[in-house]
Amino acid sequence: MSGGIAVETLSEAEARTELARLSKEIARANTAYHGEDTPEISDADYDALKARNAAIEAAFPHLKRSDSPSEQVGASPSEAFSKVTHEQRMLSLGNAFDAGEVAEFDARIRRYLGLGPEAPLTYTSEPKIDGLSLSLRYENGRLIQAATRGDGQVGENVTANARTIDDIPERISGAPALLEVRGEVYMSHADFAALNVRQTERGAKTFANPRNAAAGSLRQLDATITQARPLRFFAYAWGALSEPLAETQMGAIDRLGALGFVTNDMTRLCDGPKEMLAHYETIEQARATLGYDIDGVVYKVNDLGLQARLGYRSTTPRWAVAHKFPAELAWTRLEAIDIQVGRTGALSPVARLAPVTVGGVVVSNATLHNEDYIAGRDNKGMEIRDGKDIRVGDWVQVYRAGDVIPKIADVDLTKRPEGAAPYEFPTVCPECGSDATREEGDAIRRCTGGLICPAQAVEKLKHFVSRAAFDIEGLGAKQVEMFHADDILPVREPADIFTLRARDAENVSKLAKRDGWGVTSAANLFQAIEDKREIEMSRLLFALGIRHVGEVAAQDLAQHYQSWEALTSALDTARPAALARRAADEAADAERRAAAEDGRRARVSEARARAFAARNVPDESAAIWDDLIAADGIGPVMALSLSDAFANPDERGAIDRLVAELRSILPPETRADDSPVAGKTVVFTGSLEKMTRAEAKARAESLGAKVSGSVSAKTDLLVAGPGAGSKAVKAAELGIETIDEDGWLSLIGDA
DNA sequence: GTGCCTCGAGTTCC
DNA sequence: CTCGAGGCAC
Repeated sequence: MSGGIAVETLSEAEARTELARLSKEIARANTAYHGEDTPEISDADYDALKARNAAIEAAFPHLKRSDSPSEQVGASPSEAFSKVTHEQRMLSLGNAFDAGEVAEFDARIRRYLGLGPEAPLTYTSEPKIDGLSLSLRYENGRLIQAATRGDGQVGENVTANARTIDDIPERISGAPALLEVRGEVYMSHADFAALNVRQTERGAKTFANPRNAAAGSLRQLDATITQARPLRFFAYAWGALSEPLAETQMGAIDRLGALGFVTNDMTRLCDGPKEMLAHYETIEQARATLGYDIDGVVYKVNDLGLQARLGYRSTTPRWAVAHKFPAELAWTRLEAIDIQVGRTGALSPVARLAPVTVGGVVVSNATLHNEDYIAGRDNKGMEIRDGKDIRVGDWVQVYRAGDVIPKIADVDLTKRPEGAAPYEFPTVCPECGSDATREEGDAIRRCTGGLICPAQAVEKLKHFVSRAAFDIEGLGAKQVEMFHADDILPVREPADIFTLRARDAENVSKLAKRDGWGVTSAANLFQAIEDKREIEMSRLLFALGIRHVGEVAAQDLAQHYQSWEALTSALDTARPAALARRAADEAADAERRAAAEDGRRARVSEARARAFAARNVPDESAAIWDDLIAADGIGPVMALSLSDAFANPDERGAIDRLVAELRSILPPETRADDSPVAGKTVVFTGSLEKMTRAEAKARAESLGAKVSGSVSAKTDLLVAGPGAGSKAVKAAELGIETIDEDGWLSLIGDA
């Protein structure tokens, strides 16, 4: 439907007619896609329509219509809203599930700040709204942008839709010149019920719960639909600011209220865990009468100065926690257990359930984790579910962990059908028939088929094109499966992606002629692939899907070696040492076992040394291996996994074929060192008076410094408080710069 | 050797 | 989002 005549040969009149037709079709597809009806066309067809529209507009710019689909808020279902990078990350919260964990939260904060158990410490306590987080950016009192949370770093621009929400003011006065207000968009129970009545009357799909209704409404391409939906907004936090809002959390919330935002009237100040738990009870009891969904209570350290000192862990602030309500439970029947095979060959059991509503969502699948989990044991062999195993036909109790992932909490043995047998976990891969084995001490059984296994091959390819890896537009999971199964234009390994265009050109059955594809969509895909012949080294490394080498490890490795050649030659040289290391590990294990058997003390290090020496590793190889495992974040397990992948002829062949297709592998960007301590190795010694040790370390690391515990030749700076002993002496001997706590604070500009 | 903390991998539903 | 496991500090 999208193909039509080649754009270059269109007459002006034809182009005009075609643009009108496309505009209409796309508008109809938009309405259909976004909830008013069931989708009528596939995403690929939709993208093809948009692509053709864009191509014609490019060829005849003067014919572009005022209602051109390319001008509308959304571009396509997959890239409907433009991306917005949050100036301040939008983080999630850590969780607490009982009184003990709340007390632990308080204790952790006191420890970190160096406060005794009796020192006064105030928290705010407020209901946790079950909606969607939104960040509103105000400049000089005007709303200029609204963005969803997304992955925390990058969200979606939903400004036009946010402007239709009554609780969100267009203008505010008396605010800082720059103010990002954060809060939750939600729908009340009453509005949700009324909306579903209207949906039913119109024969449209109803929403499963208020949260989904709010999410669906906010993500409308057509802001007039959002306007018709009764969305509300509670403000409870902030992002980037040109000046502080207040000195306390409570003060800031009051300030937001004064600026015209709706804040939650159940927010209270509490003097410690006891009062926090009491307020939790109050909120839990009010839950049914609030008129909107909440899923817990949030506690935050009230003093903003202390919040700043506490700072953040990788994904959560240290100064706040969400105390979640107990998860909703539901009983249903387990109809079957299926096995999925992941990219590393992991066999993952999935429960197929008789559909049941849990927490407002119909659940029909649940994860069963692994073999032991089904049998009723955890990874340490301890009983879970009182040791009850799970059998097909059982009545099982389902909950959604973190309100998302369905899991099985319990089994009703009284309802177990007669003759139900314990589940027998397969020992061969259900996809390829290879042996599926379990390493000692490992919880997961893995298919040994490697790339012979079609499931592993496809999953590996999906990983290769995924967002954090090659991120090829128009080549998602679905397309990868299609190409992998294709006999005419097969993609069986990463290099095949890059030869796709050339092979297509030589083929009679062109991609552009296929169902769901058109000239432009095929051309767009080929272009997207061409664009990725230039790729960052860390992405390439991550994309290979080597076990234990994730996004972060790939970045660490790129940082360490700087170039692809340096990395590969290091791995090649280090191979003998890697093999010797494995032999030593195995010898150590064997010795431990043998010793346990005949009840003597194990002589592990000797066995280890003997096995290593027997390998006669060249000095150069050993040196490179040592350098590899000394790299930041890289240990022997990762190093061995890497070494294996690059030494395996099949895998290495695929890697080399891929690299040959690439134009350039970009070295990592050297981190901008805008702080005076970036890249320096710092040691703290003696007592610190204005901050605790943990705090000093976290602060230094956030400025790009590496904090070490002992002084060595690698140390750049020693921060010595009163009572500094041997470390200060050693630093003096080595001629290392030494400063005191105040010197450190003024150095980093925190005086 | 032990105990954090972070990373990797797998998963559900829309 | 959660669990298991690797890395690293103590």
